[in-house]
Amino acid sequence: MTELAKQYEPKEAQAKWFSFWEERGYFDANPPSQQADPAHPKKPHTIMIPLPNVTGALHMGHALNGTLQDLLTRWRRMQGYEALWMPGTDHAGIATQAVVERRMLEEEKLTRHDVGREALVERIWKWKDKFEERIISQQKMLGASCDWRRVRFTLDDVCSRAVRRTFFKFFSDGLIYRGKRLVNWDTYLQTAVADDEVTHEDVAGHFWTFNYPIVIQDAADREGEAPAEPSSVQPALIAATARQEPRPPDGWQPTGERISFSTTRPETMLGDTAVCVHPTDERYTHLVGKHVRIPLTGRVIPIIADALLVDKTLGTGCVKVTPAHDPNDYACYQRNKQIGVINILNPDGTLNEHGGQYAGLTMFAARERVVADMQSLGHFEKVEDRTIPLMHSDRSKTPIEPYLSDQWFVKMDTLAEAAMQAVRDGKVKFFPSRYTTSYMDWLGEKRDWCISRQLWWGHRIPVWKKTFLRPADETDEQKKVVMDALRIALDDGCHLDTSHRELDSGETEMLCLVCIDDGRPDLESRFEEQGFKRDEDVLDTWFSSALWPHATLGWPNSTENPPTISRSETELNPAVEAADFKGVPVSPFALAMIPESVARKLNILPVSLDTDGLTIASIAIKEPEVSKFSHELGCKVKWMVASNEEIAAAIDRVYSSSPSPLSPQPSAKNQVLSYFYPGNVLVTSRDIITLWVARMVLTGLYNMGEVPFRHVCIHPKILDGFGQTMSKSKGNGVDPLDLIDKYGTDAVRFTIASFAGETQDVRLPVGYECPHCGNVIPQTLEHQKAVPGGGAKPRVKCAKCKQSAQYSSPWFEPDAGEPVARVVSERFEYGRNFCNKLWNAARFAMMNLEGYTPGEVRSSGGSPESSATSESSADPNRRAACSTSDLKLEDQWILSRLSHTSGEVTSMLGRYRFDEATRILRDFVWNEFCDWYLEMIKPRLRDDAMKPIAQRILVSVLDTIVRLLHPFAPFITEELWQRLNEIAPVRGLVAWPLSAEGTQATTSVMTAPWPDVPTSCQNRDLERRFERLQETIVAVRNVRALYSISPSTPIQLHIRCNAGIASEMHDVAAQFENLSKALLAAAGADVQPPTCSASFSLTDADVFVPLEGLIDRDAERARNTKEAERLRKGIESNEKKLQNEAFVAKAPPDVLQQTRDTLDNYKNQLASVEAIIKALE
RNA sequence: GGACGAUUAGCUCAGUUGGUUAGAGCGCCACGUUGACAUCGUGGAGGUCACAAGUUCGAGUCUUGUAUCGUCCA
Repeated sequence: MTELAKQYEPKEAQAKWFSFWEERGYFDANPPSQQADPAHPKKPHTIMIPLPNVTGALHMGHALNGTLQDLLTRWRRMQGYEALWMPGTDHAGIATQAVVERRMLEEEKLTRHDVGREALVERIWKWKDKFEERIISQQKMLGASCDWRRVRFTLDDVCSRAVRRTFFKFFSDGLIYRGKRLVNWDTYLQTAVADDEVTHEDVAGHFWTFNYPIVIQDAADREGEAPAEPSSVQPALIAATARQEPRPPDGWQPTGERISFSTTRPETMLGDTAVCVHPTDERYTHLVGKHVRIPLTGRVIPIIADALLVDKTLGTGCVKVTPAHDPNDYACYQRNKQIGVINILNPDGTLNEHGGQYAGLTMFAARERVVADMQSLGHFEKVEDRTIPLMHSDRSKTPIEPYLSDQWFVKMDTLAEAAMQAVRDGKVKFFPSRYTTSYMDWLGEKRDWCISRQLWWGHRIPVWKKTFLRPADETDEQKKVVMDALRIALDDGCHLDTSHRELDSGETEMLCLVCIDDGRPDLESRFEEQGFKRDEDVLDTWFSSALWPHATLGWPNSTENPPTISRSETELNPAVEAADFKGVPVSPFALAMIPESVARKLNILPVSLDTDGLTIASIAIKEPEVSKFSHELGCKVKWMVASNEEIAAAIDRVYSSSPSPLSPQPSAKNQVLSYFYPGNVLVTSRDIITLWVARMVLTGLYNMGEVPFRHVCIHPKILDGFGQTMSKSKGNGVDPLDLIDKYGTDAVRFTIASFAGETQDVRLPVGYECPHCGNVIPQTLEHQKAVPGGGAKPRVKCAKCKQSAQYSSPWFEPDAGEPVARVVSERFEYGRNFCNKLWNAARFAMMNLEGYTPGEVRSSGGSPESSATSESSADPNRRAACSTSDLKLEDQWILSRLSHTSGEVTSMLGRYRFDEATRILRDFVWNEFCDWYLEMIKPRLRDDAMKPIAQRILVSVLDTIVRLLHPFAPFITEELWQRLNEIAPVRGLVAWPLSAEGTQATTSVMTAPWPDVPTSCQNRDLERRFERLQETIVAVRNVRALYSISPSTPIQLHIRCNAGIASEMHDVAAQFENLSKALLAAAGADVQPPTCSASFSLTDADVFVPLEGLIDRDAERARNTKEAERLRKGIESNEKKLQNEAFVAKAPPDVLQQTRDTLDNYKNQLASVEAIIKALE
C-alpha cells in the first residue's frame, strides 16, 4: 500500500480508469440473452443521447448534458439496472454542409457546383469522420459511460433504413404531400430553411411611400363590356428602360387619379399582383374593383379589398400585394386566388425574367434602381427611416427571402394529436413540469412540417417521379404505354400517387410520384428504366433525429439485433515497423483518451503506460502523422525520441496479444429493440422541446405504438458572465476540455451537476489565465468579439505582471509557440476543492487502517452466532461482533447521518435535482464526516484497544461515500475504491452489509451496488444530543477567537445545566479536550460562574470559561449586552405575536406551541445573559 | 405581439404545503500551519428578499400591477 499523494492528481486517475472500465465491458448494455444470467434478466434502463451535431467540437452545454446523463446511467447501473446510454452523432444537414461549403470557398475558391454532388458529399463525410472522433474523444474525457460499441450516426445504414421505412409509411398512409408553399429561402445556401432555423433581427431600414396610377379601360372602345382581366404575366409589356414609362396595354387609360401605399421592400413591386384596401375604408371604396398600372412594368393589376391583410389605420391604408414574396400577401392570395402569383426571384437571390429590365440584379441592387426609377417617373412620395424586422438564416447568416417553391410536407394533425394525448395521459412527463406548456402549445398549432431541403448532404427523398403528357384524344397505344409504366408499381414495396393538371392546350399532365420502400433496389432500377427520376431534395435533418430512439436500436429490423462495433476491430494495423515510428511523450491521460479508431488510423502505439512518478507516457507515432495527431486530439505534443528498442518492444507487445473478437449474436428477434425500448428518460435543454422532443414522441407513437421515453428532464442553460447564451456567433463559448485540463474531470462534473436545479439558467463568468504569472484576467465583451484583423491575433493584458498574451477564442487559433491565456472559471474550484477534501479524508483514513480487521456490528441484543466462528474465537478483534452499545456517540451519529444522506441523495436523483444531491453530499462529507467524525475518532485510532471498531465504522462510511459519489465523480472514486480494496477488501457491517452478495468489495466501484443504508440507523434523538455537543464546542472556539487564545493553550469549562445534560457532558468530556483543548471542570445545576470568565448561554446550558487575567471586562460586557439586545428583540416579537388574539385563535397549535417554546427559551437565555452582565460590573 | 421564467449578501446561486433571528459556495476581514488537507482550519462582517398595492393572525414564499433581464414562439 503506497501512501496517497497530498493532492489529488486528476490526470493520473483519468488516464488509468477509463480504459480499465471500457476494456472490461462495464459500459456494455445487452439484452437478456447476452447477460450473465439470462434466466433472471436485469431491468433495462435506457437513455438516448441528444445527438450532437458533427459541425464542430463540444461546448459547455454538451458537457452539462453529458454529465447528467452519465450520472443517471452510472447511478442506475449501480442500482442493478442494465443501463444503456446510447451514443451517436447527427449529420445536421444544413449546418454541416454550410460549414464545409464555406471552408471550400474560402480555401479553394470552389462552390459546390464546381465540385458536384458526389464530391461534395465525400468531402462532408471526411469532415464528419474527423469531428465525430473529436466529439467522442471529448465525451470520453468527460467519463461518458456510453455503450461505445453501439455508436450510431444519423446517416449510417441502420438509421437510414429507419428513415426510409418511416417515409414510406407516411407516404403510403397519405401523410406526406407535395405542395407549393412560401418558404424561408436561404439564397446563399439555396435551400428552404425551417421556421426554426431563422432568426429575427431588427435592422435599420427605410419606409418608402409611392403611388400607382389608376387606369380604366378605354370607355369608347369597351363600353358595356366587362373589363378584360389582365393576364398575370405580361413580359411583352416590359419596357427597355424605365426612363420612358412603358405604354399601358391596349385599351387601358390613366384616369389621373393615383393610389398611395408604403413599403419597406420596393423591389417586390415587380411581383405585385394586386393593391389591397380595407373593405370598410371609405377613402377607397370607390376604387375597389378598378385597376392600377405598375409604372415600371406597365402591368395592370386589380384593386381588391381584404379585411385581414390591411389595417386601415396604418400608413396610407393601402398596401401592395406580392404573394410570392411575403407570407401575409401569400395568405391574402389564398383568399383571393384571382389575383395570381408572380415569382420574381431566382434561387440564387437574383431577379428572374419577371423582373424585366431588372432581371439578373440582386434584390438589394434592384431596390435602389426601383426607387430611383419610381422617383424619376414621378411616383415617389416620401421616405422615412425605420427599424424593420429582418429574418436571417441561422446557418448562413444571410437575409432570408420569402420564396414560393415546391416542397414536401408531413401532415401533422393526427400525428400531433397523438403526441399531445401521450402527455395528457401522463405517458410522458416533463421535469420540471412547466415545460409541458411549450410542448403542448407548439403541437397544438398542428402546422404541417416542411421536410424537404434543397441540399446534397442528407437522406435523399425516396420518391421517383415522371410526368406523362396525355393528349385530350389519347389513343389506346398511348394509354398502354402509360399503364405499362405504372403496372410495375403494383408491388408491396412501393406506393404510387398521381395528380392531374389540365393544360391550356387541352392535354392532361399526369404527375406520377412513386415512393419506394427500404431494401428494394430492384424496384428503383425498374422505375428508373421507365424514365422515372429520383427527387433531388434531401430530408430535414430533424426527420432522422426524430427517429433516434428506435432507429438506433435497429428498427425496423425485427429479426436481428443491430450491429455493434466489436472491440477487436479497433486493433492496430500490423503493417508497421519500428523504423516508421518516433516516440512522443504525452500525458497518460491523453494517451488513454485516444479514440481507438484514431489510433488505428494514425498507427499510434502505446509504448509505456508506466508513469514512474512522472506524468509522462510515450507513444510511438509515424513522423508525418504528428501534426495530425496533435490536431485530432487537440493536445500539444513535444518531440522526444524514444529508443528503437522501446518501440520494437511495444510493437511486439501489442501485436503478439491476440484479439478476442466478440462472437456475433444471431437471434431470430431484435431483442435489443424490444428490451431497451421505450427509454426511461431524455435529458435535454429546453430549446429543442418542439423541434426534437415533440417529434420523437410523434414518430415513436407512429412507428412503435409506444412513447420513446417516460420522462423528459430539462436542464438549465449555461450562460456567460453577462447573462448571454453561449454561442459561436457571440464568441463566448467555453471549451470544457480547457476546464478539465485545469480542474480535472471530476471537479468539472461535480460543479456542473451543482448547477442543474430546476429554477433557472446559470451564469458562468470566466477569465483568462495569464500564462506569465497565473493571474486571472476577467473576460470582457471586447475579448469575446475580438477577431484577428490583418493577421495580428488579439491579446489580453495582465494587470498584475503587465505582460500580454494571446488567448483561447473560438474565432482564431493562437500562433504556434505563443504562450496562450486559457479560459478558466473560479466556479470550478468548488468541485476541485471538494475532490481534494475527499481525497485527503480518504488519505487520512487509509493512513489509519493499519491492522484493520473486517468486523460486524449488530444491533444490541442481536444473535452472537457469527462471533462463534472458528477464526473469531482466537482473536477478539477479528471478525468479532460488537453491538451498537459498543459504538460511541460519534459512531452512531455518523451512521445516522449517513443513512439520512444516502436516502436523500437517492431521492433527489430520482427527481432530477442534481444540484440538491451534490449539496447534500458535499455537506455530509465535508461538514459532518471530515469536520466532526474524523476529528472525533483520531484519539481512538491511536489507541490499539479502541481502534478496531473505529476502523470498521470508518471503512464502512468511507466505502459508502465513495459509492454515493461515484456517479458524480467517477475517476477519483475509482482510484479510492482500488486503494481501499488493497487495504480493506472486506467491508460492511452486518446490520448493513455491502450488498446482498456479501461484504467482499467488487473489482470496480462502477459495479458496486448503490448504497441503501437502512433507516434503522437513523436516530433523531441522538442527533439532537450530538448537536448540543457541537454547539458547546463552537462556543468554546468562539471564546478562543475572541480572546486570541492559541489553540494549544488549555482552558477549562464550567457548564451549568440540568443533571441529565450534565451526565451527557461528562460522557463526552474527552471530546471537549480533543476538539477544543478544554477540560470539563464541572457540569451540573449548581455550577457557579467562576470569577473573570467568558460566558455563553446556549439553549439548555450556560458555558463558562475562566480567563483569569485575560478577560477584557468591557469587551465581554459589550458582547453580552449585544446578545441581550438580540434576545430582547426576539422576546418582543414573539410576545407581540402571542398578544395578538387573532394569532392565538387562528394559528395552528404546533406553530403556537413553537412560538411559546421559543419565547421561553429566549427568556431563560436573557436571564442568564443579564446575570453574566451583572457579574461583570 | 403571445407564452414561460427570473430579479434574494460584493459575485454565483438555494430557499419545500405561507410560520423561530432568510442560507450556501466564492470573495472580504481577523487569527492559525511539525500532526489527512493552506485546494486547509477557527471565528467574523455583510441582505428593506427589484418596486408598489392587496390577501392573511403572519408574506422571500400567494394575488394583481410596474420596471428590468432572459428564453421560446409569432
